[in-house]
Amino acid sequence: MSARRQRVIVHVDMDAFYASVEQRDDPSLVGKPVIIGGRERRGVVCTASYEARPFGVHSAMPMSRATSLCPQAIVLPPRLDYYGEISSQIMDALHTFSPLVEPLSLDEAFLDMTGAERIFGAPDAIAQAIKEEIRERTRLSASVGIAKNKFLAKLASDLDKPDGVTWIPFGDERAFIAPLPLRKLWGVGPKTGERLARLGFRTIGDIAAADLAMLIEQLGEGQARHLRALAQAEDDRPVEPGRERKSVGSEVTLSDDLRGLDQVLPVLRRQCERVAEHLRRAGLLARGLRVKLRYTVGFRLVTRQRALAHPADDSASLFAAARELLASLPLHEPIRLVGAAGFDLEQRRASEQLDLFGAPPTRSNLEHAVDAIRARFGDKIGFGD
DNA sequence: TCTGGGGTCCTAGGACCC
DNA sequence: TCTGGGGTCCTAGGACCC
Repeated sequence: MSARRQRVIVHVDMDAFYASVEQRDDPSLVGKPVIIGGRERRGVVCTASYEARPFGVHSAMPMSRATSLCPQAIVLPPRLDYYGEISSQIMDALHTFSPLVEPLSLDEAFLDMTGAERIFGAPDAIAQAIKEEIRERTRLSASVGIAKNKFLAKLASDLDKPDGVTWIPFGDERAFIAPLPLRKLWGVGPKTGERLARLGFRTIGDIAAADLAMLIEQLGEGQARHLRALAQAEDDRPVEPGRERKSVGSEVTLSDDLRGLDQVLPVLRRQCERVAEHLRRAGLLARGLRVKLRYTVGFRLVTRQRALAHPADDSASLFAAARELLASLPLHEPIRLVGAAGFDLEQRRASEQLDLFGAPPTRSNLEHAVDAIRARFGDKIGFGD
C-alpha cells in the first residue's frame, strides 16, 4: 500500500433498525412510539423508534424506566434471527458497491470505496446510491457518513440521522471535528469521558492539542496514542472484509436471583447447550471455555476460563468444563446472570463433517445428528444426556 | 430507574523458560 | 547465598460498542 493514498471510507448505519423493521412489517405501528426489548423484570431497551425518543427513551435503558417515561409505547420482543436475515440483504446490497465491506453489527458496516468515483461519482452521489439500493431492497432507511478514514466516517454517519448523508470534506477534517464533545471519539465511553473531563478536557480539539506525555500518564500508552491520533483525524485502520468471530457465547439474566449449585447448574447447562448449538451451526469448534457470573450485590462480574482437552462443539464437553470452572466460584451469594462462551475457535474440518451413518458415535456426532433431525422434524424433540 | 446480550480489544500480573 | 532480564503464554478484569 502506498504511504499516503487518499482513501474513501463509507459508514452505513441503519436508522433505529429493529424498530424500523417492525414498523415496516406492521403498518399499524407506523408513526407510533415502538420499543424493542425485554419486558421481563430486568429487561432493557434494545432500540427505540424515533417516535419514542422525544420521551427520553434510548437503548440500554431499563424497560421499567422506559415505559414510565412513555406509557403509550408499544413494546415488542426482539426477533434477532429475522433481523439477521434482513441484515444479510443489506450486506448483499452493499457488496454491489465494493468487495471491501466490513460489517460491524447487524445494522452497521464500513465500505472502502477508494477509486470508485469513476464508476459511482462524487462521494455524496455514492452515499445517495447506497441509500437507494438499501431502500429498494428492504424498504428501510439508512444514514451514511463518508470521510478519509473509519473513525471519521462513523462519526459522520451519526451527525445527520435519520436518513441523512454527511461527507467530511477531505483536507478540513481536523477543524471540522475539533469543536465536537470528546465523547464522540470512538472508544471514549463513560469512564474515560469522566476521567478526561476531570482533567479539564471537553472537546475533541482539546485532546488533539493535549500533551502526549500527560495523556499517556493518565490513560496508558496504547489508549493515549490511539485517542490523540483520532482527535487529530488520523486513523489508519483498514476496512477488513474477512474478519472472523473469536468467541461464541450465551448468557441470561434471571428475573429472580439464583443461589447455590443446585440452582446455578441447570442454567449453566442450558447456556452450554446454546453455545454448542451455535458452534455446530457455524461449523466451529472451541478450544476454550469461559464461565461468567454476575452477582446481584454490587453488580460484580466474575469470569473463569480454561482450555478444553479437545476442541469441542458438543454440550457435554462444554458443560463438563463449565462445571469444573464453577467449582472455583462462590455460589452462596445471590446471582443474577449466568453465561458460558467458547473461544479459541477453529473451523470444523471437512473430514469431521456430519455423516449420519458412517460417523463414529462421538458425543459431537450425536448432537449433530440431533440437529439434523430437529431441522427436519421441528424443535419438539428432546434428548437426555 | 437499577442496570441485556452479543461481542471486541487492552492491560496487568503470574508462571515458566532460557 | 542471593538473584537478572527478556520473552511468551495464560488468566481475570475492565472499558467499550451496538
